[in-house]
Amino acid sequence: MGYDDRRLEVAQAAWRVIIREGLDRTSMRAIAQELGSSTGVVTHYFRDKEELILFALEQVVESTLEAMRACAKRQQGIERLEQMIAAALPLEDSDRDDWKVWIAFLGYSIGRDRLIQQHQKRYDRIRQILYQELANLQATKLIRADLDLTLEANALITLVDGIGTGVVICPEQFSAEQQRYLVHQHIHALQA
Amino acid sequence: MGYDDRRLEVAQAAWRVIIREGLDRTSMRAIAQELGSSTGVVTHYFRDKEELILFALEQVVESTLEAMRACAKRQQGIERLEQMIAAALPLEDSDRDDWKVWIAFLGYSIGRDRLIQQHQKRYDRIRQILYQELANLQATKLIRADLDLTLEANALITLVDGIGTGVVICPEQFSAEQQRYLVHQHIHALQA
DNA sequence: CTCACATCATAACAGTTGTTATGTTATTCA
DNA sequence: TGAATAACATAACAACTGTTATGATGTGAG
Repeated sequence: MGYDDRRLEVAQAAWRVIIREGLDRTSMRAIAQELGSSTGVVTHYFRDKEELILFALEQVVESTLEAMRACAKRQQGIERLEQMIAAALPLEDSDRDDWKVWIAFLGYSIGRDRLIQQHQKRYDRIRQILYQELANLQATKLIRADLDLTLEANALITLVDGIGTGVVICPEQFSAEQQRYLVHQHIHALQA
Repeated sequence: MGYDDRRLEVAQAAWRVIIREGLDRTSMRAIAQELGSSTGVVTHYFRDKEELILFALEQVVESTLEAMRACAKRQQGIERLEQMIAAALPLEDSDRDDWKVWIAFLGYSIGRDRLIQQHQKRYDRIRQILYQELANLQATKLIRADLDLTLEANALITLVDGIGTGVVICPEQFSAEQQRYLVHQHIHALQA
């Protein structure tokens, strides 16, 4: 097992503690205990706590983006956009943990300008991906020509964000079918 | 100045620290300093830190619900629903602080089941209010008859939540007009 | 073998945390 | 006036925090 693998294990331990105990209770010692070792391991693979926390979040973000890209390759047209959005949703119970980490980190970022700026960059990336997708659909006349694509990309982000937080708080209110319905309803309104 | 007024002042001091420093850095001492007094004041008016934090959040929630109710009395029909939703949005810069507290608290609740349950109750209240509103509109045939009102109430909540978090992270991406447009677009799709 | 380095454990550091107890001062009321 | 209570200050408490230094163990290369 190489360096990067071990480093990932530490991050995953942190990941589990965040979900179970909350981000502000995720101490170096708690992570080490979750990993079944001492804090020496944690400090060996990460300079700071900040570096560790940031890395753990980045894993979540990248895996979701990867899932979106995977959908993009398998589908076409309106269907493709719909599946890409769906890939970011907590459709299954296991996906909910990713959203817990995301929301925990979002709240943690309030009052920390550096973290907020990093979030902005993440949103920029997603917005760009969605913009591209919408531009393709508009070029092929599958969605209305009068749409402000940047605005609509933001609208899709808010849709995903809203559903994500909704599911974390009230899971019983958002079944997978209901989530899909909300996305379908939204995208349907964009069609030409 | 009475007891409740002073108690509110303490909560507002906490409120400011949360926005400026973040919820996990909002210590008793930081609140006292923000208030310009000692921690004796804080402990005098609040049993716990938890009681204080919860009270501060409740102020935000109640003021938003009050703003929604105020809109409900001044308007009618579809316009009324639209204004009620708008009342919960961070249309002006000053409203953003409320959303910062809300999001900070949301993230803080991850891993704390008791807080999550309280959030569920808050969502239940809002969902009920919106359900009532939607039921009225459906009875007067202003929105489609085939709509699942509970689902649509949830959809409105996700819309507001999504915009709120979007504004906190990327304020420049969501002007007041754009926020109103998103709400208008969403509600328009419900019309009969 | 041996030296270097990666991996991890242990312990100590100074700082911060919420809570509590004990003061001190002001206000109210009989 | 005096006694009681509200309103605050101060200080101490143990528990916990991230960080750092130092030591131990293994492992692989020359």
